[in-house]
Amino acid sequence: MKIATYNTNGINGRLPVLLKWLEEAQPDIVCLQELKAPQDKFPQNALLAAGYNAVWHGQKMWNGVAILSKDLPLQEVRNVLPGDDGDDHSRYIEAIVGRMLVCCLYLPNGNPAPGPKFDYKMAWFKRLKKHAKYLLSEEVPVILAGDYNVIPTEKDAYKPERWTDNALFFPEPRKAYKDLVKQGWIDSIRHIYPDEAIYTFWDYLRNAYGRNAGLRLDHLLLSPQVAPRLVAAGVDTHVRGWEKSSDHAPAWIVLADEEET
DNA sequence: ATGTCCTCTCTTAGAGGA
Repeated sequence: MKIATYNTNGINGRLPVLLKWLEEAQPDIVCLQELKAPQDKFPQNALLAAGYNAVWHGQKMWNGVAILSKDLPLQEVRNVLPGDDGDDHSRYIEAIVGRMLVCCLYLPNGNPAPGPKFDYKMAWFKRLKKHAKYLLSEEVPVILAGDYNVIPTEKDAYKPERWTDNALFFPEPRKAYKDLVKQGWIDSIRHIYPDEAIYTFWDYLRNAYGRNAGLRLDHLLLSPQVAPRLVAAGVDTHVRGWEKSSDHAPAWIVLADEEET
């Protein structure tokens, strides 16, 4: 089973790219972020025609998250990260897909930092850690995938020294990410590739993709109940080179079937 | 500072966000 996460940077503007990639990659489950579309402008019919059911939480202009499933039944559990009734950003959706709980998240960017946006980022991270801990306590197969807007380590940026004044690389979110993983999650891509420079994002500016001046921002974390099934991981880097591409590329994992473990 | 690209609107240019 292949599970992917992809920040679309506008699902309607990227629809041809998204459909082309779905056709090529054939993922079974997909977490999408930055839909940049209100709830009623989600391209449900185009995705159904491509063979995908979906649950989504849209928002006018910003944010927006969705979970797609090709064959497995999809049941939405919640579309808000618990812990702040006043938070009206569409940044989280969670669904039971087959026998797995799939959580799709779009963590706040946090720039400029320091400032109120950075404070919001860290408050959101705190809520995420609390909810993630609860999910682990359920002792079920959980995948926590999305755009974390965090460069976890120096290895995850082409020139880390250039990111020290950026909220993606501030010590606080890096520590929060580390603490989150330490709860008991497996960072799939780092687990498969402990030392390689692997990127999921390349800025539109300054020919970043052409220079492979990238960042690893999109992560797929696995609970202990599913981690042993991890057999492969990767990034569909070439998709970033397509015309009208998002500034992110799809990141994915492959899980062995349950009976094979 | 700049570069680019998305989506929105008191729209065809500028603002805000990433």
